[in-house]
Amino acid sequence: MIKSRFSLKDVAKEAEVSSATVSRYLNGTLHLPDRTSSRIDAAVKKLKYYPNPHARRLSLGKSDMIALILPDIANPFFAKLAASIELAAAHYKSMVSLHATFNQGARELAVLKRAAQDRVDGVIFMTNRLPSEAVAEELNSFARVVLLDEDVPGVLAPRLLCDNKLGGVLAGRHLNDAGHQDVAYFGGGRDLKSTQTRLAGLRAGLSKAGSTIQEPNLFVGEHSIASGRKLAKQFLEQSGNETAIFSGSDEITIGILEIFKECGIRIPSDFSVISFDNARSLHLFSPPITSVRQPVDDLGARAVDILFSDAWEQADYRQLIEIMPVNLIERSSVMSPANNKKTGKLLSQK
Amino acid sequence: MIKSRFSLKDVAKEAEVSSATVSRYLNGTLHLPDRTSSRIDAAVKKLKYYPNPHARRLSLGKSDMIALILPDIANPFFAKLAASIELAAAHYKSMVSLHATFNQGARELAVLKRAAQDRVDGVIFMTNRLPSEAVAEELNSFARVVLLDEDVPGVLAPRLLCDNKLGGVLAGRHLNDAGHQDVAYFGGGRDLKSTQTRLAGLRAGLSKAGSTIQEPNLFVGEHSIASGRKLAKQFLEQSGNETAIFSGSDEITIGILEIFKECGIRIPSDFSVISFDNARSLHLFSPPITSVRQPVDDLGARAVDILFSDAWEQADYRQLIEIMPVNLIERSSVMSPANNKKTGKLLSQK
DNA sequence: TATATTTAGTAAAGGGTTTTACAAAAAAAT
DNA sequence: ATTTTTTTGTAAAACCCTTTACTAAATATA
Repeated sequence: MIKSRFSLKDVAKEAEVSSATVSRYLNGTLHLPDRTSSRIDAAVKKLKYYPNPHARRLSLGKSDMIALILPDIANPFFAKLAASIELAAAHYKSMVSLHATFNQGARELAVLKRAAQDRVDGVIFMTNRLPSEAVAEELNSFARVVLLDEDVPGVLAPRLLCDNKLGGVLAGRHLNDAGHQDVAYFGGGRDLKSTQTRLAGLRAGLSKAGSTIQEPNLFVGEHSIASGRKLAKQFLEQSGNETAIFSGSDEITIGILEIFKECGIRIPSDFSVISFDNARSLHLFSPPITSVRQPVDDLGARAVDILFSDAWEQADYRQLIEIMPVNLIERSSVMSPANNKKTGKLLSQK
Repeated sequence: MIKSRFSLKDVAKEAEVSSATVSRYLNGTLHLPDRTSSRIDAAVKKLKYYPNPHARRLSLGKSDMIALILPDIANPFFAKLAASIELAAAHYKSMVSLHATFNQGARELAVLKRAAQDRVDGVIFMTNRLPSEAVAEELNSFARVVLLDEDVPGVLAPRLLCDNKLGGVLAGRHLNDAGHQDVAYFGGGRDLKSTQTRLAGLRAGLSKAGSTIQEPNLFVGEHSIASGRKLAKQFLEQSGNETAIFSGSDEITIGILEIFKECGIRIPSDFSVISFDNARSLHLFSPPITSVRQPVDDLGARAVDILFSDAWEQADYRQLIEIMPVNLIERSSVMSPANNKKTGKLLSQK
């Protein structure tokens, strides 16, 4: 059942050459006349030889593997990213090992330590929270890291982000066009760069030239359904004059939708909603949810390209910041607040 | 920046013992008096020593890694499974490498070959299609494999499946209770064991004691949104007397929903629909989709337990078949066909 | 005191590859 | 015919850990 494995030595013996010769020939660093190479080819075929990867990695000091570190693979946004990353990595003949951190600092650290010990060829790091100093430090100890989708301050590594500013602008403008002035932002961590940038974008998008607008009211938790629910409850209790919500992720949006549904609050008639990510099947939701779309496929593929780039020699490569465009997908969760019916309902439910 | 690595030898020198001593002490196979062990501890700490995993794996002939092979990690069902698998594997201090096959036989084979060469400690294999002989053969070459969620004939390995029969029965009964007699089954591959079993269940669930029922009309493609769309189009063109659809996966369901939406066909008033998996946020769909739920978390965790079980010594362990229960989550996509309004619509759209 | 047992520790083999530095044989150049 | 160059290879070290089989010293037993 289990294949008995042959080693280089066996092939060498079979082909009547030294094992160094076989190794070098197979790796293309030694040119041989046909009569010799064909003997080796035959031996390889006969013995079904392939190099022992552990020995190979020990000798070479590399692992043909990259570590993919993310908060939760069950989150569709990260799952999609993982899909494109794995596909791209396969092109580089690299495997990818999966590590979910569940947004816990301790896990982030543990997983990074493990990856370092495993001598992975590189790591793609994603987080949903502001990582601790220790995490940043650990990240700095790798030869190659790319920070994907969320910035981590204090790390000297290339960053690949989506255009959060633009995302905010797009959402803000769309909301403003529909007549909204007072919008709530539901985000995942006040200290996250993405949150701040989107918020800045939102402000810009909301304000018509010259006019000042109502500062968006912030509700921050984390990018999870549970947090979205909590935030939605908070929001309903505080009940300002907001007529629309800009949600920082599909996960939060789900939470909002669940609570609103439970409370009988309707979208978009009570509140307009715009989501961020577009990783879920929002087009089939009730109502279909307008969303800023992140280009997950491009993001994943590009992250891998950056990781395997030759440019790492260059001193400033670690300073690289790439921003990928987002776009707004209009569906049916935004309408003019003129038709807003929430006041009565909200009051009645309090 | 990059840590200079210390080896066992360095620690040994520092602690003034032999490297064998350090190795054995660290691995707990050698008891030492305090004066010695404390020297070693100190040296380890001072040099920040940890074993080189490549050397370790070479020596031990194992990899601390399992290969997770699945059709597509972007599919939420598999993503959830992957999440629970990764979590469970972490308990065994095992990493998991991710391999998407995109349901292509060639990829399945290539990925398995790669895993074999990588000498992984085990593989968890999932597929959406009937794999070729070659795949089955390759699977048989591993010391440890578990077949998850879908059977692969001809493989001698433990299987962990959900109760497809029960799933069919639950759906059939629910549909029948609502008054449906004539239902279409949208499945992913006629030759898949899961398809056949669910179908058998559906028949059983549909038929009241003694009475014979209309044989379900089959629409088979694969478990993907694209296929769901195609099947839905086919279904609309053939337009039998079916009043309900039992869909074999959320992916197919999405396809159906998209097409129906595009064609203005309404659920459940035109057709009732039951999905399978419940991996997506069907509760927020329009309408919320009734679905058979697979216990993904349990499935994933249990698969890992099976993989790391001690029972592999036992001759018959590879015959193991475990079935996990499913349950029906009732939402709003099923109603009595009495209220069915489709005929006119369907005709008008033809 | 002499022998048996336990404690404390080590040498060396094995796991399998890559790579550097070098050598012998053959071919080409002078 | 000799020297130079090219071709065709090889020996050996390095990568680093684990484990088996064994020894020397200390302690216990008779």
